[in-house]
Amino acid sequence: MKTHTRTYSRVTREALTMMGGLIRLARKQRKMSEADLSARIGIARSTLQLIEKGHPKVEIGLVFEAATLAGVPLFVDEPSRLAPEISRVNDKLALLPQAVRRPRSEVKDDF
Amino acid sequence: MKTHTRTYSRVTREALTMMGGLIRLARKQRKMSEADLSARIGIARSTLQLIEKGHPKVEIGLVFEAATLAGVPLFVDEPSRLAPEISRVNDKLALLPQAVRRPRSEVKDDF
DNA sequence: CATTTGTGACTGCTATATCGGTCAATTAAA
DNA sequence: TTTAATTGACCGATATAGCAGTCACAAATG
Repeated sequence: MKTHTRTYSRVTREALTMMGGLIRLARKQRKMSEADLSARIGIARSTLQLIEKGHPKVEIGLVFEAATLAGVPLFVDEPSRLAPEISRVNDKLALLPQAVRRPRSEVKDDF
Repeated sequence: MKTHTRTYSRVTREALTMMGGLIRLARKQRKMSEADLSARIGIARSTLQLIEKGHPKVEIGLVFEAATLAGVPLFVDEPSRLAPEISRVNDKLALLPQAVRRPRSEVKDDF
């Protein structure tokens, strides 16, 4: 074994807690049990529990599905607004050089 | 093998594409190469590539780390604003009954 | 009250995500 | 143009996430 212990930044941990809490809140507001929602998503109840706890090692796809089916909006209020936003990002990306060079010798990462 | 083919809703797929695109955009704007960012996160470059493509089967913790280190804000503009938001969610959760009963026989999920 | 349902916390098995590496093609800089 | 770096696309090995199941306890109903 490699004892692959990974660390996550505070922002990440808090964002995960937030995400899980929002899903749990939305689920309860819609009066769904853990079994209900997990079945609807097509995952085990134990996995949903990890999601609501904000566990970092869960497929992001499952978390987003949980959020979606629980009614937590992702990025935008209306689901239909997502496609245009993606286009905007792609447009911006197209303006940048395909390959990036010479990262600034010092990059600030202050958390 | 179980041929465990999972499907994801359109909203989830688009949200993942969005997330990945934002990370890629932010990375380039900061003139970081894939190698730079992945090293900073502590993951393989191949994994970062999956993240930027919006692949669903990636640890959400890694995606959030990538977003954080690339400079993509999660949920809020300032990182410091996250803790209070979490408290708000917890407060709301405390007001609800611990266990939920009788899910409405029909729950709408229209995507 | 009794009964039914939801939740929390485990556990072993198995499919698989991640790693670390390679190679070719592109692209930016000198 | 030449050169060095970035990117895209692979692949085998292995640590592990998710599943399915169980059990005890909590807590809503009637």
